Amino acid sequence: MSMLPYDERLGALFSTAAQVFARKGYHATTMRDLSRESGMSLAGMYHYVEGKEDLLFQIQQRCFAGVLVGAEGALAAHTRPDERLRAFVRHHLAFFAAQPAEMKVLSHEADSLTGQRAEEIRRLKRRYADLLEAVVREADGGDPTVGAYALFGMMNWTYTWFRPDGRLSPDGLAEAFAALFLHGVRGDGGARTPPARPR
Amino acid sequence: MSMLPYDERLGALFSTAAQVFARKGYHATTMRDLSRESGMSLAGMYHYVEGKEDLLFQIQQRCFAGVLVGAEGALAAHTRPDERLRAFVRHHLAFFAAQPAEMKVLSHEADSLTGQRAEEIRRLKRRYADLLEAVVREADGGDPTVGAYALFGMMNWTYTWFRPDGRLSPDGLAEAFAALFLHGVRGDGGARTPPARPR
DNA sequence: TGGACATGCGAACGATCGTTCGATTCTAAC
DNA sequence: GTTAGAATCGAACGATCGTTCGCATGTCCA
Repeated sequence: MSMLPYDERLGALFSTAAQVFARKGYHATTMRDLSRESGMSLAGMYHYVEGKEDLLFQIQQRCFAGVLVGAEGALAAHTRPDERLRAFVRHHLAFFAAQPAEMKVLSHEADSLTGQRAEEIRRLKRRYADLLEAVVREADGGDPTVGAYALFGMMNWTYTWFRPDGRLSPDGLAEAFAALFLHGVRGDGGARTPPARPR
Repeated sequence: MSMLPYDERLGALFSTAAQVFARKGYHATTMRDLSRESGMSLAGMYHYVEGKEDLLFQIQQRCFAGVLVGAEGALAAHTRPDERLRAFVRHHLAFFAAQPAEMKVLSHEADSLTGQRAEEIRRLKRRYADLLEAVVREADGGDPTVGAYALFGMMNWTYTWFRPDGRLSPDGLAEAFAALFLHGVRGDGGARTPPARPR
């Protein structure tokens, strides 16, 4: 008995659901939407997940777990504080580019879960925020909480305007953000952008 | 039983709706929720607004119009580029503190409108974004679009973590964001750490 | 062969949604 | 006093929601 079909179908359902949640929003998405776009029947989806909220939960849990271990791995490769900060930002935006739907759902539907499921996601979020806060603290700036959330704001807001296939790459945006954070707009970090014309 | 004038009842309905939309999200809010929390009857609300989406539209339109003219006024009081940028950030966060529900709805429910109503709000948003982008361009940093959206990200993300009555005031946060943007975390303009990718 | 069990789906269930209907009350001008 | 119109609301409408039911399949071991 091969479990592959089951896992593949489940993964495909997660993927489809993430896309639709990202496009229409969780509450505006119906199980019939997911049925139509996944190719599964309405009742058939309930063999794979407990229900609509369970679907959102599992998408968020998987994505958060992935971005968390990825960030820890990215940090482990560097020791210098500013390099560790750059690595975190680079990884976060790379993850956004690789799994845009899941990351948008993570950012935008943070308050759509209830009860115990919301609690568990909140724990993962706390761990991830603490991770960046520690990195910011090493970088020795002002208030690490303010700094960390300023960075999260820059990065998580990108889903409203940034397109990875445009003029600027995710890595380029990451360098711009990290440079902005470390040295400000007029700092030396803006290597990717042409210097401003003096007047 | 004193009856309030039409405009006051309408304003109260907008205010209540903004609070509930901010707390539960637009699609998760029912007209019966608004009826209960506003004290008006379910049918009675339809004498003041065309429907649920019209309610969201008018909340967003009023709020955007207010923050736009407020920002233009705040900018007019300054001439130095960095002071104009500080003024914009200070005003935006002050507006967030004064009308948290409306501003959260503006930030979080940007894609919940459809058709012509979505179009009009999108026009206002574009004007507001262009305003900050011009200010960033004056401040003479890197890519003005990236810089403006980095600032919008920092500022609009605050509704997920910042509480105006906490240890740090909105004005204090504004100064921190503006300083971060202009000079980086260490406030040194980037003199200490080498660039990410020297060439 | 037979039966236990996972997998699948059309159809329907009860609940709840945004909105409207029908009727009543209030206000103000004549 | 009459009446037109604004304001109000209980009740109900049709639609749609998340979920479940009943019943077919397919699969694998006894």
